[in-house]
Order: sequence, then C-alpha cells, then structure tokens
Amino acid sequence: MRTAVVLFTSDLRVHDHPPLRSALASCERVVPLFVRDRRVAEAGFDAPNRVAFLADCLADLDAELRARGGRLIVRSGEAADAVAEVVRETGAVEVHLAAGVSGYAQARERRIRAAVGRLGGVLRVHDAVVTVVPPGAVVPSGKGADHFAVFTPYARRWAGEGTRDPLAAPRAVRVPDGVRTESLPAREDVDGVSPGLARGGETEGRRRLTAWLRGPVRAYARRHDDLAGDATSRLSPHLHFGTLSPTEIVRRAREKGGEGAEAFVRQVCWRDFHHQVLAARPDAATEDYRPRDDAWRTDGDEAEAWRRGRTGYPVVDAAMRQLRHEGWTHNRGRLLAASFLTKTLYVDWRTGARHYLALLVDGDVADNQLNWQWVAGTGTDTRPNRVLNPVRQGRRYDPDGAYVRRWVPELAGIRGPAVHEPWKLPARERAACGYPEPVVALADGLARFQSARGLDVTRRS
DNA sequence: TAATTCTTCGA
DNA sequence: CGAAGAATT
Repeated sequence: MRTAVVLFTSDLRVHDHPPLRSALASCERVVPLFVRDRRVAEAGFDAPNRVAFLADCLADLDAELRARGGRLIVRSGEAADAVAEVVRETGAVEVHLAAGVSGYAQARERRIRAAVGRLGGVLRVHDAVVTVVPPGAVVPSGKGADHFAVFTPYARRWAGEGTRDPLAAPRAVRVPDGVRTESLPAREDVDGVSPGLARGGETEGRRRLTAWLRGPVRAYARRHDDLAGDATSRLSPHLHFGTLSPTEIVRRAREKGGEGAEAFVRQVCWRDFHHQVLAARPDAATEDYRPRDDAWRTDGDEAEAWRRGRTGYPVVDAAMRQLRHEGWTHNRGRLLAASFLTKTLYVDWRTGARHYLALLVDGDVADNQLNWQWVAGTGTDTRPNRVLNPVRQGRRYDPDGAYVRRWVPELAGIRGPAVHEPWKLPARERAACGYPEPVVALADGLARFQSARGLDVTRRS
C-alpha cells in the first residue's frame, strides 16, 4: 500500500488539481496536508483578512475532501518539518506540490525536497497549477533572456501557448487512518478583519465564476475601469488562494468568447506575467526591478494620511477607504492610489505595497509588488515617468462621482463630478463637511517627483 | 551562426 | 527609455 502526501499551498481546491490527481494515480492512500507555516507569520504575511479568508478555504477544502471519503490534515510549524513529520508517520513515498514563484516558495520547495529525500521519498513538483503558463515556458526569442520584461510581447506568446485540459475533481480520496490533525482555524477567531470581507472557499469561488461568466463578463471590456459600476469579477482572492484554477478560468472564459471574456483573460495573463517576472527575479519583491536612483520620501504624516484615506483627494481616499472596509479595492482605485503615493507624494513604493499587503484579501507577492513597481516606474512599465492625475482619473473613471460618495461620507451630499474637487466648493460648505484639505498641492507633489527623476515636462493622464 | 544594428512600440 | 523582434552583417 503506497502513500503520498499532497501539500496544499496556493491551490486550495479539488477541481483541476494536478498534484492531487497525480498522487491519487500513483498511490492508494493520500494525505491532503495544509501547513500553517510560521514563516508566513514571521514574514508579516498573516494579514487578518487573508487569515480569515483562508479559514473559509480550509473549511471548504476539508468538506470537499470529506465528500470524497477523505479529510484535510492541518499542521503548524515550518512546512518542510511538517511534511517530513507526516512522511515519517505514514511511510509516504511521494510528496506532491504545486510550483511556486516567490523566494519563499522557492526556498520552501528546496527544503522540502531535501527533507523528503533524506527519508527516501521523492518530491514531485507540478507546473501550471498556480499559473496558466508555467514561468519560463515562454521566453523572448533570440538572446538568452530567462523571462519577459514587457507585457505585450509576453501576452502574444502566452496566448499562443493554449492551456492544458482542466482535470476533474477526484471521485474518492482515501486518507490513511489515524493521522493526527489540528483543528481547522475558524474565521470568527481572527481579529481585525475588514467588515465587508468576502467569503472564501472553492465552493464560493466556483459559484462566483459561474455567475460571472453567465452574464457580467460580457460587459467587462467596456466597464472594467468604471469605479462606481464595480463590474469586475472579484475573483482575485480565489486566484490568490487557488480556490479557482486559472487554467479552468481561462478555458471557460474562452469557451464563452466575446470581447468581454477576451479582456478578462488578458487580466489573467497579467497575473501570469507578474509570476514569471518574480520567478526569474524573486528579489523584485523588495528591490527595484529597474533601479532609477530614486530618493524616495520615507514613511511619515503624508503616507499616514494616505493610509487613512485622508489625503484630500476624493478618489484616492475613496479607494483607500474601500480597501480598509472590504480588504479589496477596484483595480483602477489601486492604480491611482498607488500613483498618488509614489508619484505625487513621492513616497517609497514599498511603504504602499506593505499597506496593501496588510489589508488586501488577494494580497499576492507577485501581483502586488510588481504592480506597485509598475506604478512607481521601477518595474516593467515601459513609460516609467507616467503620472496618474487623481482629479483627471476621478473625472474619467468615476464621471458622476458615485464611487467617491459611496466611500467618502463627508462628500456624500455633493452632487455630480464636483465631488472630485472639493477645494472649489464655497468655504462654508467645505468647512461644514469636515473633509480634509489636500495634503499637498498637485503641482508641488509633481515637482518633487520630476526634479528627483530629472524631468522637466509636466505629464498628463 | 551569432553578434550587431535597426525599427517599432509600450496597462 | 529600453525591450523585443526583425533585419543585417
């Protein structure tokens, strides 16, 4: 009787799960294992919103496994130690794991391989679980670059790769008797969770995907940047935790077809793009991908005003308050709030990235850090001096001001797009609403950035 | 064939 | 500006 361990990481699902299916194909007994890795907490990665969402995911994964005769085994500690422990206890001969991209994931894989090898077992790492196209599967033609540094050429090649066939969920999972498990973490036990946090779990993810593809995706190309319309998929946390398979998402979206589905698939491609950058350059999580010799301002009152949603720029504050309330923000809100911090306040992108990671339920090293770098101009943006003007962005993506009124109650009484420039209101009305004055004049903020970068032209957009 | 130069284009 | 791909040597 052969036993395999399947270590679940960012792939908390039973549908389209190559490690699980592969383990079941070669072994009669399988131990589905999740390790609450103390390294994650030590790295400050245990944000309440994600811990709470994770609790939903684990509960649902356990239920899905139980429906198939199995159950989820939960352990705490360091991943490689816990895996070795389970291998020793069960006499497992194989360990299956989805390939990860971060420095943490890469190191974890090395440690597990060594630990399993010492016990005479073998580690099998599976590609195309966390991403659609594995990092390194497409590289620029010609001279030996190991990854793409520009999105568009990557997207062309990525689209040409196609996808593997999604795997069905297994019918039965037989777990060896008597394997010790800790109790599942409970969402209710997590403190500091955003009140409007979404529910996690594969069942919820699949429900959302089906509902999304049935209708709203059709309008995605047209409405994805409409802040108030909130017409995005909201599937990002499910992609982060792997409660949905990106391969299955792309496959089903392509089957659906249309310009909305196509634009949506392109966003999944962005995710793969960032994953392949980080896989090749794990240090880009903390270091400038393309150093520009920036003399960033450090954390201070202005950054704190930004975190609190009190910059005095309504659409920026709306995004920051939505982030705190839901643990999630519209992508356009993320971009313009990030641009405001890095370009207008000229504060180090790491300060912003840290705050996003502290709150975002979909907070992901690859996507978060590299999107921040993109905005900050130290990343893969081919126009590193692009500045998003918060007033123009507001008027463009929240033309009626509904998004601002929804998230900034001080301004809820102001009708129409005037809400984007509260400083133009009569002094009495301004004082009465209690909304803060701008932390910095746009021109002054821009001047900081431009002089630091040695620019002389005022950019727009 | 591989290195060099040219052209195009970018959330 | 600089990456990517094509053209050129």
